[in-house]
Amino acid sequence: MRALYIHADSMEFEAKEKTKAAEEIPAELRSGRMEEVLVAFITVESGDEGKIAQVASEASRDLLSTMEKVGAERVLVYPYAHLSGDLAKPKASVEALDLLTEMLKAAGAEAHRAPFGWYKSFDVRCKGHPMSELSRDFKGKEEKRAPKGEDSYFVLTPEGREIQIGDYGGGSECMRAMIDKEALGKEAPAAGEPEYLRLCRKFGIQWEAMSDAGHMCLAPHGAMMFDLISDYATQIVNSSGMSVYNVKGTNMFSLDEPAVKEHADLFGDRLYTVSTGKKSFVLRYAACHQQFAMIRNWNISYRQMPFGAFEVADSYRLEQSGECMLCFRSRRLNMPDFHVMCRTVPEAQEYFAKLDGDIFGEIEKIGRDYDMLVNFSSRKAYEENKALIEGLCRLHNRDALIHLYPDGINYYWTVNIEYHLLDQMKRPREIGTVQIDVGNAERFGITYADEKGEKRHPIILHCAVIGSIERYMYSLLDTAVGIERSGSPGYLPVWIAPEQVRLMPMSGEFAGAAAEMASRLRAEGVRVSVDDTDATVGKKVRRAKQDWCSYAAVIGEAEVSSGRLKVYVRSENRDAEMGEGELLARIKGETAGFPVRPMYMPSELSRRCEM
RNA sequence: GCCGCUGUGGCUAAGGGGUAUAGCGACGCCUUGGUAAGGCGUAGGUCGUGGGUUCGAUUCCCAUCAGCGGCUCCA
Repeated sequence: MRALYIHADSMEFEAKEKTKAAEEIPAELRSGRMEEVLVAFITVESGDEGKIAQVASEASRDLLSTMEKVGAERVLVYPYAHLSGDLAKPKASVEALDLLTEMLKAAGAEAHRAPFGWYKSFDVRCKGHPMSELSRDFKGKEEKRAPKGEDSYFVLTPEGREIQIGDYGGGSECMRAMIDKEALGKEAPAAGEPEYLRLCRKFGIQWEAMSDAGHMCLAPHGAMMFDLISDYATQIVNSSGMSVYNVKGTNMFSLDEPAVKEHADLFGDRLYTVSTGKKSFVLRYAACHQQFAMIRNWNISYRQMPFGAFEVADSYRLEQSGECMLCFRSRRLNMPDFHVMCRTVPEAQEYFAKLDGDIFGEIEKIGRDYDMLVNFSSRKAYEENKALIEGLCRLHNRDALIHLYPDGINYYWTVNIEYHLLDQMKRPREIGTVQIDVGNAERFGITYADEKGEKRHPIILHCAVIGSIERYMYSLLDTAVGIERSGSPGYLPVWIAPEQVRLMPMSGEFAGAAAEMASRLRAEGVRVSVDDTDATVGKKVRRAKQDWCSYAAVIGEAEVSSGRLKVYVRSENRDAEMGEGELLARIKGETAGFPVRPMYMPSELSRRCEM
């Protein structure tokens, strides 16, 4: 069902001529005029036929709330066949429109309905305020959450106290913002374009206009950052000390598979689907499908557990186009998805806590901090896991915002933590996450043999230690914006800086010396570029600074003869004198333990295209 | 998805009913330089796209696409 709402000062209509679908109506109802009215032009579509009650109910709820928002005194349900090319049969349409009108009346609204199936003339005077024209598309979905109870929020302290939101006065700035956003449903509006977008442009991170909305493309610097983060995410889980199986999956799964279909139904309307004409596929929204589909065929003994499976999975979610946000919410994202198969709930809790430590450790490495939003799928899940979360609160010495979902819904998870950081726009952003899954092992048929040789379903942990690759990148760029705001030049950690060293030969005479130094450093895994253009020294320095090179040094007579360099150190915004060996040692120190990749574009500036 | 704002050479922008301007960048010549822009010159645009109004539209109107902001959504 499609609808167009117009909040009107006045609306006047007259039925002129019958169409073949016209309903019989008494003459006095063929025309009408009303004022201060919300006119709802409505098209009933063929897809609505099997679920007229749901659609009408959804529409009536929305109409009532819109009436209240705009302050309309009455509502006119106006049959209007022109909002869709796929109309329901007239009988079903009339039924839906009548039902909708009755529902509105039953809720106490003054509701009217215009004749169906007539050519009507009308004269509507739209108020013209921002909410005066709205369009809607009602799908008549089943309510996902049975209205059995309400979501509830409170704060859990390290001492195990539960504090109601209204009584809670403490907490970090992030915690306050998170409470406002999650529990109270209000968010401070941020003005203007966020600054990290400027950095995205600098590093060649942008939307691909020739694709669907929400698809990113990465020029060489951005591509290199992406690959380094992906390497890093892989390295983290593989050096965790756990047994890890690295896999590579495909990104589409058939909806004919009951497990896939069931899982997809839970995911809801953000499914991204592909049809080949014969079959429908769902694009995976995380690595779950692939890893579960693989592991269900593995012959697993309790002796080998726990173990994890890992993939940086390209994942697809049909986000609302207006909701897409570069590096934060995209329709295609890359999830370093880690699933740990545990024997029991206590074991799952133990590893949950371990992953929590890894998650906090990683955000601290980039100089940031998290606050926790902990979701529980039921009161029972809360009781079972409260001690676990309380322990984490103590460990991190901070409160957690608790969200209890209403009881009675069969979620696959029992508890999950969303780790939020407060970005430069003062908005909480979820980056890392971990959850306990008690449902999917059974759904996908994953079993292990316990001590008695009996088949059991494992408890599965889901975890993104650094969040999606894109969101980790967001965290880095947001952190750089924070550095800029403190008055220093923004910079990236050296391990991920696209250009770690820029050498600037004074003139052609020193090009050879610079090239040799560059190749020595490069052999050590350092990304070095050489500004071998014929620009002046001042210009080269300016360019090196604009390019956010971590280190930059002019190579001229003095350097060649003394072997000492005057190196501009971006992170300190000053020049430091050092030899080539000291520069190398310094970079080695700063990048120790992080992945290494060579530059993704020509090192010599004279060979580079402008991008 | 909805509402609003924006859309001018590769980039950043100015302008405005009579087919357009600057800076950067590119290219060429000169300059061979010491830590954030050396000098001179050349090329490059059917003003997002499609319609409409007009003698004439890049400018006004409508539609459409894209970007940003807000809303909604975020199993």
